[in-house]
Amino acid sequence: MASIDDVARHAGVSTATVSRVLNGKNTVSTTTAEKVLAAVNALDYVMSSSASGLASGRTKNIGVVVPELTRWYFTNVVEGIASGLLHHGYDLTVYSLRDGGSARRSVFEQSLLRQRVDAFIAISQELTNDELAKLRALNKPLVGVGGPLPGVHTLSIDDVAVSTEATQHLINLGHTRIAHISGTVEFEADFHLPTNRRSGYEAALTAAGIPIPHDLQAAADFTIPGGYGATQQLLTLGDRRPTAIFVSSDEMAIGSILAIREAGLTVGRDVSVVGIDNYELSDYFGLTTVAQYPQDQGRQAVELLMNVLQPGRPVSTNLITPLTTELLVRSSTGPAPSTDRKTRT
Amino acid sequence: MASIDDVARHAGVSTATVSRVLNGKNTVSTTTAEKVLAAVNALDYVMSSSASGLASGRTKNIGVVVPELTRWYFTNVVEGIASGLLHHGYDLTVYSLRDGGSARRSVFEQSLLRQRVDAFIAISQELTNDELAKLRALNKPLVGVGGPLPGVHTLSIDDVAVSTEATQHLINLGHTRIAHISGTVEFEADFHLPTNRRSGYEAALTAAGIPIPHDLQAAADFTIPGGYGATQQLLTLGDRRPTAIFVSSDEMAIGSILAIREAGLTVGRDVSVVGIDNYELSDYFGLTTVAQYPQDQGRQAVELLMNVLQPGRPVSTNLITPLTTELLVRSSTGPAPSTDRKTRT
DNA sequence: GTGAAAGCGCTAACAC
DNA sequence: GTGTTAGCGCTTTCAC
Repeated sequence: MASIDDVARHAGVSTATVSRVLNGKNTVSTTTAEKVLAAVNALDYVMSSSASGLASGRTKNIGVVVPELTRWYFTNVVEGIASGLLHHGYDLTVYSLRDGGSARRSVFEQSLLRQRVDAFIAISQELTNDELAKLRALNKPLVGVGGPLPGVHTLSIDDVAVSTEATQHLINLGHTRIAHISGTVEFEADFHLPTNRRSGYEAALTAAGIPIPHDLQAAADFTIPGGYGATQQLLTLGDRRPTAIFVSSDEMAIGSILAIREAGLTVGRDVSVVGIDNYELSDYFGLTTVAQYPQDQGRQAVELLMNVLQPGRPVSTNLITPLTTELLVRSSTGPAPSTDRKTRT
Repeated sequence: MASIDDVARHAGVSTATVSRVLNGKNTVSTTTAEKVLAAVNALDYVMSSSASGLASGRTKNIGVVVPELTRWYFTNVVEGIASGLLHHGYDLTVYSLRDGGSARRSVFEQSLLRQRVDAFIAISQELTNDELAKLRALNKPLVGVGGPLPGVHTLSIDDVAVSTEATQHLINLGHTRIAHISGTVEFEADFHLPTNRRSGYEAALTAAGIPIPHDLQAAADFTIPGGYGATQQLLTLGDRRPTAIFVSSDEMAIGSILAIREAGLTVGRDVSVVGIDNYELSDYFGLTTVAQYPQDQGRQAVELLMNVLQPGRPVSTNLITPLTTELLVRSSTGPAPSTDRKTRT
């Protein structure tokens, strides 16, 4: 493993010059730089991140704190981050909190403090004041993805607006008996996502003068089986069943579709379904949804960090960056059945 | 950010002693060790990984090279690795090859060489000889998960045996017209997984004296929609359609189930389906499958590495560690329809 | 059982 | 535009 001294010797320059070339300082003459680069190639030299990190205080490594790695949203954000960082020559160290309590403590009290990274990205993770304080004490840039962290620059979709849009789509199609499947309370920890999405739903109904149907509310755990079960409940209402359902996530919405099919009804005709996400299977199931783009969100988070990390780049001052979403209308939503539905059933 | 000197001063000892305590060298008296630990707590000291890494050559960080982060198998292996490493006080740096060509090159020629990690885990990744040589040149331990790498200790299920078991299950139920949906050729790069699983299928048929039905072969891309499409093809055969399908992965098998349902047939009665994996939705769909346990595989890979990394731990000598699998019989498989099926249809 | 001191391989003043 | 040199914060001989 060649060291910077080997390169310097091989190129006939000082180590300082080698360092300057490798760090892109443009105070080196083109000819010298070429000699250095030639030596670097000849020796297959790659600098030691430990040595560089110790001397400069910069590790060229970013830490990502994520609730778990196996859900669609999280993995896609992480994949986007990985892709973004690679472009900037940064590495990615992942801290999964999946194991819960003691693991979480060991991450916040040990791992994160090892000065292994230059900055952090926290994904969909409501942090305790104590944890936030620990992160801040490190005095390293921190950006959030997926929900607002107090005092932290965050990328987030507007959950309320997105839910209003989805519900409004159903209202526009003439639906009035619109059910809602939200997340169960344990997901409140993720930035009150269930509550925010319910608020958007209620706002749309209220604005349209439609009373909120309290008999048409259900909740599940953001999985396909969960959405399936919740929908089965809603379908037991017989004639009083909804003609449309706004579901808080696409995975649950796919569960709804499966339940509706199984009940012998036609999705998009007897019962319309709209979700949020544009999950990987949503297109396949013809699910109308408000799409969000987690991989782009990850890439954007990286750009945000690079702006902070690389002096000279513009730093935006507002703490919340709204993210792109888009209503994708597919076959799972259609006009409300005509009022003679009861007799047809 | 307290340094080791601060701790040493606070405890009234030398930095060498602090280092010894923190690294678990048992050449320090209990009383001194306690003083040191007290100082560490008082100052909230956590050592700098760069400094420690530079001085010792050990980073307490493991690199994972993964084809992408968004597929069930990969994310679960990575989650298992993360969990295992956390227990050992190691961090996890992820290198996703998802972006393809140039990204892959930059990973192998730059990122991996930065001496940021003590060892590597390569997941389901057939490496070129060049890449393998680069990794070996680093002289760092390397273990593979998901397929055999030449000369590398690898954790792998026996794809042939597992496929034979799945097919045998169908044969035992009396099926003889058994179709196979395999992976398309582009997945051959993952250790010839399509070929191996097909071999197991053919071996089971041959052993049972059943000729291989060449009209009942299809291939797809390991996704639900892919399996759905392949199955639709198989069902166009009318009376000559299969009574059972062995599908190379659960995701595709779920696509099969959806296609069979949509054709108005009953899964497990008209057509049986068996897959491989025990994907997160397999239970929900009642899919019979040969389960594998990617999170455990990740944890096992970590233990293997720790044995190599921490001298004194036993190092196993055989290069391939077979992994646990288990046939889970659910409702998607049932006895072959009686031969009057044609008339019933 | 403990301390002194020489690095580990870089970076960043500071000189020239 | 380039070289000299003093650290960065640890680990690890080598003494004692």
